[in-house]
Amino acid sequence: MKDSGRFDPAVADVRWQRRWDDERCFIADTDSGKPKTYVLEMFPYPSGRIHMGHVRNYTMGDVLARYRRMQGFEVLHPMGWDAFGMPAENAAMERGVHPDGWTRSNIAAMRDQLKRLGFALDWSREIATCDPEYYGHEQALFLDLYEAGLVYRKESEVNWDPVDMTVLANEQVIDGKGWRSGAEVERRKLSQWFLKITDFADELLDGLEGLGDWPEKVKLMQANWIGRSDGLRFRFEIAGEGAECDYPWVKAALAAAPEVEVFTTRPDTIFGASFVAIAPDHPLAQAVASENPDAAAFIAESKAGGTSAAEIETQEKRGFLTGLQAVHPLEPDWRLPVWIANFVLMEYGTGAVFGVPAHDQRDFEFATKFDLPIRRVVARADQDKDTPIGDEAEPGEGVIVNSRFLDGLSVDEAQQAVIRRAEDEGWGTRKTVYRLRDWGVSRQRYWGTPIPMIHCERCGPVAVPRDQLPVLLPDDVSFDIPGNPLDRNEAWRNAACPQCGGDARRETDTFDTFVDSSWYFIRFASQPIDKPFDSSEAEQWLPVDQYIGGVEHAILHLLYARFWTRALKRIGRLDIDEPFSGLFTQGMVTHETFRGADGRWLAPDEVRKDDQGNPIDAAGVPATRGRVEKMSKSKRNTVDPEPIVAKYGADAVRWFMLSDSPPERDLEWSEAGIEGAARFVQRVWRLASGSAGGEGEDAALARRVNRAVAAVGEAVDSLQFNKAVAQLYELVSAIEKAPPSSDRTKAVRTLVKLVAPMAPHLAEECWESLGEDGLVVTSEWPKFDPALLVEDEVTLAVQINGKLRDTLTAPRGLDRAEAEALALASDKVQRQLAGASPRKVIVVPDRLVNIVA
RNA sequence: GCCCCUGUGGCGGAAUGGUAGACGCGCUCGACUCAAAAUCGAGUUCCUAACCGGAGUGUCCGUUCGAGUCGGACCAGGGGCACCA
Repeated sequence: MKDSGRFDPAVADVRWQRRWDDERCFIADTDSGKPKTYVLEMFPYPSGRIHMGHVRNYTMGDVLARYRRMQGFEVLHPMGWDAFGMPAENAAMERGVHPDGWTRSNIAAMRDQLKRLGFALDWSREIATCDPEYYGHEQALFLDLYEAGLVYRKESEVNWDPVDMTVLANEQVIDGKGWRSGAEVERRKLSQWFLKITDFADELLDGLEGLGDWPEKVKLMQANWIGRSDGLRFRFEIAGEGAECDYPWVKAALAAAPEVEVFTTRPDTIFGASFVAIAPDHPLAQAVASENPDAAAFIAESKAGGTSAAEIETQEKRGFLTGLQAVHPLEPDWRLPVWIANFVLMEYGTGAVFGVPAHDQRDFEFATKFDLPIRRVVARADQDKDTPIGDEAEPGEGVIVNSRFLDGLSVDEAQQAVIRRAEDEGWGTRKTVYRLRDWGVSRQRYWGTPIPMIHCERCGPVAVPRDQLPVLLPDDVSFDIPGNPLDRNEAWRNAACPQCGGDARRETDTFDTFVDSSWYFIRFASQPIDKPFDSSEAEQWLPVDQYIGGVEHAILHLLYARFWTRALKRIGRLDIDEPFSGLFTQGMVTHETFRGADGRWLAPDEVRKDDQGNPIDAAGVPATRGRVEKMSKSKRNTVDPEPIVAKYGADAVRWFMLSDSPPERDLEWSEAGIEGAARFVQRVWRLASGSAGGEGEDAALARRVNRAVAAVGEAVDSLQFNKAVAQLYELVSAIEKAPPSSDRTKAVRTLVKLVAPMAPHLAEECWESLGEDGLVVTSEWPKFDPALLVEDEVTLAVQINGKLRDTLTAPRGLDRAEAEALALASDKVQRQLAGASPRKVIVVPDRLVNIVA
């Protein structure tokens, strides 16, 4: 290595990785007595190859883990595999491979790729969620929650492909059609298992306040997702007299329920109501449909399309007039028509709303379309009760008008007045509702954790007895027909009822993979054979001090994991409130997408540019340039780091991923710049290997090093790796320029330590070359002297009217008058002022003087 | 449609309301070399031949002695929307 004078990663990387392994450097010892810290990156789905997003994510975590270890912490930094999921079944269907074999070989390949990058991981704790040793414990935890009453069964809608006769994931619904069959997707109800996350809505919302080390935007998104809102829940009676009552469907509805309950967050606008709208699934709508074929047809039509909110909410707003008349609770003679509307959701509130077109945009559009009255009941200061409503609704603040006893009140006052009156008169109550819905965990798929329940015709659903866990996935399954192979596997499906011993059948649904990822961080901390985790051992490591992963998980995964942790606490299994005390959401690594002429996604290495720079495929056929999106297997826009690691070495790739782009920001992948990282690696190596020695002090360099130690530490602590990198570049330049001295020799040694978390192989090689004992990984992070951070000369900016006119060097600590005098003495200032005297002078000590002329 | 975020040189980006463009990439010129690679040095926002100066952080408006930073409106891009993970 020293022969060539160059650092050779092909040799060094392997060498040091083996050494770290041999010395068990990264095995976390629960009993070491050192202060503990838990650094965790979101575990990957084993899609086959790692991509640049993984490299970025795991490099960040690795830098922090190595830095903390050098600071003297006992660090838990584990890795595993979120191994269940749809792609394995897709591979099975497309290529006839078994999901298990496919997944295992992917894990093996990706583990090798991660090891090649030299991450400081405790591989002794590796887990894959598809291991029975993992999912069996998950089944046990589910039964714990079931016994605690936190699990129930209810009907819920899924995307149904009527041709393939199978349930589709939202991702498999493209423009309302099944991805394979191309058939129009329908919404169909299925009985499924739910976890009562709504029981924890308040806790999960209030708990956000204690999460000081979480990004504000994530907390905001979670709060909005939980969506607590206060309002009034009240009943409209359905009028029992009038011509409409002779309609058979109105009779049927009246027989089913003579009233409809609604929820509103705007009770103040109650006199602006022009209609009542109910969900197609509402019992009243169902009753109407039983006697009215048109209503039935409308409801059936509204079931077309997928279940995703994006799809439902962008659908055209449609309504069906039922003929039912709702009685206004404050004006007994006032009747509101009842509509069935496709935009009202049964899942939120009561599945019924009253429409106030003047002050709600959706109601406004509905009223405009169906020619319903638009009545102002809130007026801003520049409006009165007769100001017409313009082209859109006015949802804002103001004074109540056209509203009897509410006139003149503010929105807030009116809300309280209406709620009080409703409660006094007994037709409504104050109510808090949540946007958050319970968590449906049933998936009609094979490659997941079997739900440990047995359905018995006599006893109903019965839990699988603990001594029969784990419920193993059967191996003998085929994927030649669409649908869940567990359903067709008679031998596996048939079971005796644990309660009555009679014939029964296993639950063939498996868990949502978010269940698997809701507790893996606990299993990392403690992995006994006979139970999911040991509470006291897990509590020694938890909560995770720093969790790092993509922003795309800002809501679902993080909320489910928070819920699971709190549920475990409630049932007395784990005394932890929040699973992740620190969270960092890294930006995504994005890349261009391309589609070939046949519409299939093309991988980046399948696309070339023609003479005009237009994309063409390997055969020269023009390709379409798609959007720049996060790297994902499905869009085929991933970039495999392996050839780049092979060419430049692990450290250059790690360094490059940390440079330049702020870690929270999205990064559009480009290879331009990796050369610079490789060059930096060699620069550091030259400093360390060609170390000239030297005598005497270099106080200026020592100060410079001191400043770098402070700045790099601060940057890494706050995960601003790009700033740490810039600091290190500056430090290297400074050392290179400094003449030999004892301070320079020390500076090189400090530099190697500072670089170690980011470029660990290089650092070890340098450390050895400097003749130091032991490993850099286990050496101590350098300290700095805060007193040396203060410079005694400062540069003063001199502005006139806020524009920079001069800069002056001045001793630190000038008072205002001195600074002002100095600034006014400047030639450039005098020339600009041209004899005029300043009207005002603003002095920011040691920074700037602004002369207002 | 709803919620959240982002927007600064040719590129990635830096900048507690106080000198916009640190640092890196790229490019240009120079040194070293027979030559190249590597390395080292200088330069590099735009306009103006140059100086002086002027403009400039997606757009418009505002707050302020002073705005990339704070507020409002808008435009563009990205993420999430409960069965992708």
